[in-house]
Parts: sequence; structure tokens; C-alpha cells
Amino acid sequence: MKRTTIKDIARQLGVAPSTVSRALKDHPDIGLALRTEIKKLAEELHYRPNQLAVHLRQRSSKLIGLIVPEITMFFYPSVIKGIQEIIQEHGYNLIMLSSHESPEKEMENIRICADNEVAGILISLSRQSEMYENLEYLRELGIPLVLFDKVSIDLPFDSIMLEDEEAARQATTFLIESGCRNPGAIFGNPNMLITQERVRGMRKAMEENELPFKKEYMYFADNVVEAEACAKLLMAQNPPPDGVFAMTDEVLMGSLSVIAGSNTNIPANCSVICISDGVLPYCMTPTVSFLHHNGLELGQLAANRMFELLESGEFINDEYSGVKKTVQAKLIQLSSTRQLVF
Amino acid sequence: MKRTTIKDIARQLGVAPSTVSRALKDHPDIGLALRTEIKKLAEELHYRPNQLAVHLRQRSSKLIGLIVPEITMFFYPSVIKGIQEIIQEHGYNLIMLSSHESPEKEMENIRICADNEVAGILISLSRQSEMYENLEYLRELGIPLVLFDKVSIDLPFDSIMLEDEEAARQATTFLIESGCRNPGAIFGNPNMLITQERVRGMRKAMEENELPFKKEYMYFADNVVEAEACAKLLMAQNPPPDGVFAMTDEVLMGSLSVIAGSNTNIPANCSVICISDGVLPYCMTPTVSFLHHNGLELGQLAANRMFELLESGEFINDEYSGVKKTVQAKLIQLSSTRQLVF
DNA sequence: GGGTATTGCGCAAACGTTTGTTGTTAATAA
DNA sequence: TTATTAACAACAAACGTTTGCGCAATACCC
Repeated sequence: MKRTTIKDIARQLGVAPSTVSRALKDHPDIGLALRTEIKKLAEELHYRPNQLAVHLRQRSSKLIGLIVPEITMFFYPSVIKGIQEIIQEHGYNLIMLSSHESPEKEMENIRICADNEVAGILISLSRQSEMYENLEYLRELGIPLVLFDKVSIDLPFDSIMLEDEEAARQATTFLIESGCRNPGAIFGNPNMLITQERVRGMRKAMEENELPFKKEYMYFADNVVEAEACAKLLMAQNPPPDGVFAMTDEVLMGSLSVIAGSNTNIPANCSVICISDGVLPYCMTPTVSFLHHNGLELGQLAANRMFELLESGEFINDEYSGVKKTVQAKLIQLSSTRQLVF
Repeated sequence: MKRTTIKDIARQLGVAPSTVSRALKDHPDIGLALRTEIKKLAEELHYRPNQLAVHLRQRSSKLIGLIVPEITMFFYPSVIKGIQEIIQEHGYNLIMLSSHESPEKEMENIRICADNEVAGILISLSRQSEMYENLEYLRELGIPLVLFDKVSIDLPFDSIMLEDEEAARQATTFLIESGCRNPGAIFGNPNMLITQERVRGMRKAMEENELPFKKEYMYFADNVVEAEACAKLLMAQNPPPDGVFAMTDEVLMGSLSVIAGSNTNIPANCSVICISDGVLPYCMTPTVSFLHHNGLELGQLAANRMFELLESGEFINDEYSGVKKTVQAKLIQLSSTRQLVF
């Protein structure tokens, strides 16, 4: 069965399609009597505007493109939830693409979004590749862009990121304050800005406390499995670390059982802390304190910034170089009572 | 800067738009010389077809609607990943909507998909509500539908689901075979079909082994926090259960620490098993064996079924009542060595 | 050389909207 | 009465494609 269109309504009532269109929008040009009659019929026929046509005509859709490197159970679900929340409020919808950590796929995804005339794009970059010209393409098309999470700090676009350096500094400080003098760390992919920031944060905390930052106690793992391997190497150091900073949930997941297993008593002999979205630390044993970086909030902020851009139109300007916002991480110190932070 | 359109190319070359359109599609009607010239210019100008226009003209988009109750870190990420994989292969994209467990929102989401002329819809129903007429709406519009995970068995549509009853039966059997005579269980929302199936599966296993199915040892929890509370009640039973079946990852997460904490030795005094997507059981301590229900596979199956439908067009038929497929769960018995199943 | 294919391309309509302009009628003002 | 203005609605173009049809011009056949 065909959807009923404006033309159908117009034909049945013997009026012009333009009249129907205006009537449905309460345009004062259409007399009240006719207007209500049209609305009534539209209702009866379950008329719904064809968005494709609307958007084609208006040269922009109510779609927001979301491009992520990969959909994992870590972090992204809550970010996406935050984004969804906001854009649904605005009557927009999400078209979601994943790049599989490939810059080519990422560029293609950007193009796909553009081809569908999305109103804006939210993107979490896959790696520290030179995306600048790709993103510049969007500026030329007048499509606003908000980077989130995995961003490149020097790109002249809006971006919402975590205070990575500061979170890592706080995490390390927490270890030091709980007595560690020789903490180790397992970071993520060393090419990612987020990793570099967190390394810097740890180094900073060490320096502030006049402790040496030893490279032998720093490992870099690209995934859960590597994290497990790194943890083994780390714990085998002599002397073993008296604390471990796990950079992400993934790292924590791979490493905690190794740390706990290597005749170490947590937190008596070895404190553990991580930066987390706030779920995993509760369900692992032992529970670990963490710096909660709120994915939901980050998603909301990114989406809200998107709508600010859409309303103000500031991004149209060639000179516009974006606004950077950061989300603070909050230290959550786990006692024995479980308090879930969903 | 405006996107270059077919018209732009046509104008620059002094030919008709239709000629350009055909040339770009290698239509034999257009002479080889002109054809290559057009292609060359299109390339230079970075021409990309406006999908909105293409779809409007062709009365169907290359979008697949995905409607889920809520985006959580449990299960859905892997399902979505599986879906993405398949539809990207087919050159389709995903428009994702969440219903917040509200039937009204769900209906609205279906409408939104229809308004955007999606090629098909993949949906995981929010609750056991009478969605039949809502879904019937899609049939009328000729939009194929594939239900997944949370399905209503009696709906005349394609659906991909887990073998819930069988998985629960196997899980329970595993408990019994490892010595349990008085297992308890924590299930999910009792209104969901998936819960009912799993209850049935457990009951079946108990009957097969001539053990009593005691209601006092069965609890129903809607979320992680409730699961924790249920676990406390369960463990307080006299005598305490000698095994626990956790119906989902969420339940496991809420309950394991309680079970482990209540002066019980896992698995010596109390075995634990759950049905899981295959991540959480590894990262919890103690690690628990589980029936792996593969979200990735389920997503892939659902998406593949969608394309079968799109190609065959069988769903057009008013009488078409859908095909039910199930995904088997596999028992993963965790030894002390961690083997991650990503 | 008359007829018939064949090749190569343009015309125009269509998808379902929106919106600027024009036109008709009736009401008001001069 | 005539001019002015409002009120209402139709017309038509446009968004960027695709596609059935028609029409030349060239090629082929006997």
C-alpha cells in the first residue's frame, strides 16, 4: 500500500498540493475552514511527510552522522546513549558508521554522511592520522563537525574530550598518596593522543612528588589480550611495582586478574587504579577505585555543542576554528559497599 | 561551497543531465568517447550522487533502521557490530533509534524509519506489548522487518532469536552435572518472553533430572541493582542454594560478588553459571562458566536475513508469515587459563 | 536508393515536498 | 462608483536524480 502523500490529499479535496502543505503548517494564507478540513483528512489518511522529499527540498536532513572507530562494549555505548538522548529531543536521528580503525573507511564514512546530507557529524577519530584535509571537506560543504573523545587537539574544529592528562595525573597521585613509590602503568595504543596525554599526566604526578618516572614500568597494550601480556611482564619486574595504573577499562580487564594473581595482595601490596566509564571497576574482583570519565556526559556535551553550531551557524565562517571543551574525570574511591553508577 | 551535481557536469559539457546520469552508470546508450569524458569531469569535480535525490526517485533508501529498547554495554554492542558488518558489505547504512522501553516511542521510531523510507527494519522489541498492529503497518508499506533477540514468537514476521529455553536447560544441566541438587536462579524481567523461555528451560532440566523446581529459589531482577538484592535474598535461603544460574550478564554482574561473598566457596560449595555474551564472565572473579550466546552472530544473521528478504521480496505477500531462526548457545567451560573470545 | 535497424543523445516527466509569485474574489475605503 | 487592500488559493519552479520515449543521424541490407 502506498503511503498517502500531499498530492493524494490535494486530489481528494480538489485543492492544490501547495495549499495542503501550507494548511498542515498552519500557514495563515489558508482559510480556517479549509485548513481544518485538510488537517482532518490528513489525520484520517495517516499522512506523514516523506522526509526524503522534505530534506531534498530543504537541502538538509534531520540526521546527525555518528562516526566511531569501532563499537565496543567499552565507553561507546554510554557515549552513544548520551548523544541519542539529546538529538532525539531535537527531533533528529542518528546514522551510525564505524571505521574499523581505518582512515580510508573513515573518509568514506564522512563522504557517506555528506551524501545523505546530514545536518552535522559527530566523530571519534580512529587514529592520529592526518585527517585535516578530509575534515576540511566538510567545512567546504558547510557541514558542522564535532570531534569527541579521540580528537586531534590541533584541528580547527569543535571538540569535546576528556581531561586525559589531568585524569592520569589524579590517578597517579591517588596511587602515590596511598603509599606507592614505584607504580607501574599499562597504557593503550601509543600513537593515540589520548595515550600520550595520559602518559604525560602520570609523568607530571611523578615529578610533582619527586619520584622517578621509569620507562621499564610503562607498557602499551592495544587490546585486552595485549594488556594481559603486558601485565605479566610488568609484574615480573624486579622489584615488582607497588601500584598499577590501568589507562582504560580494556586495559583493566586484561590485567587485573594477572595483577591480583601474581602473589600480590590488592591493595595491601599493590594498589590499582584506572580510568573508567564506571561499570567494570565494580564488577571485577577486587573492585578498583577509578577516575570516572563520564561517557554519557561526553555524548550529551558533544550533541549539545552540535546543536549550538547548527543554530548559530558559526561554523560557516572560513576562519572558524572551533571551541574545545573538556569533561572532568571524578575520582571514585571504592569501599567494600558496591554503589553502581549507571 | 555547493556540491557538484549532475546538472553542473551536464552544463559544463553542454549535454543533458540524463546523458550524464547514464554515462556515469556505463549505460551503452552513451558513446564511449562522451562517456569517458563525462566520467573524467565527474572525477575532477569530485561528484557524488545526492543520496536523498536518488532515494526519492527510487522510492527506497539504502538505510536500514535499527530499533532497540536501550543501548547498554550488554549484548547490544556486539549485535550492532554484527549488523554493521553485514550491511556495510551491502552498501547500506544504519539509522539507529532507541525506544527507552516505551511502546509509544517504539511505534514512533517505526514511523520515523518509514518516513525516511528505510529499506528495512531490524527491531528488538522493548516488551511483550501487543505490537502486532504496529508492525502490520510496515507490512502495508512493504517494508521488510526482522525481529531479533527480544521477539514475540507468535508474530508473523521473520525473527532471529537465541535458543533461550535450550540454553537455560543446558546451563541448569551443567549445574546438576557438576553436583548441584538445589540450584537457585536469578532471572530477568518476568514479562519478557526471553525470561519465560529461560525459566522453562531450567524447569525442564530439573524435571529431566527428577529434581524439584522450587519457586523460593527463583528470583526475578530487572537490572543490576535488583539482581544484587535478589542474590542476597537467594543466598539467605535455608538451606542456601548449591548452585546459581544467572540468566544474563546483567544479572551475573549484580549477583556474583554477593554469591562469592556469602561465605560460599565457588565452585566448591556453590557453582555458578550464566548465559552471556562472552566478555563479562572472563573479567569477573571467580571466572564463571557460561553459555555463550553470540551477539555478533545474531546480528549477522538478522542482517543477512534482511537482505534475503530484500532480494526475494517474499515479505510483500500478505500471507507471508516469516521464518524463525535460532542461534545456539555454546557452553564455555572456564578453566583457570583465561581464553578471551572476542 | 528506398527501407530498416542501430546508435547516440535530448526531452520531459516523475519522486514528494516547499515556497515565491500570481490571480481571483470579496470586502473596505475614498 | 472606482480604487485599494486584504484574504485565500492556485500555479509553477525547484531540490537532484532516474528513466521511458522520441528523434536524428548514421549504418546496414537487398
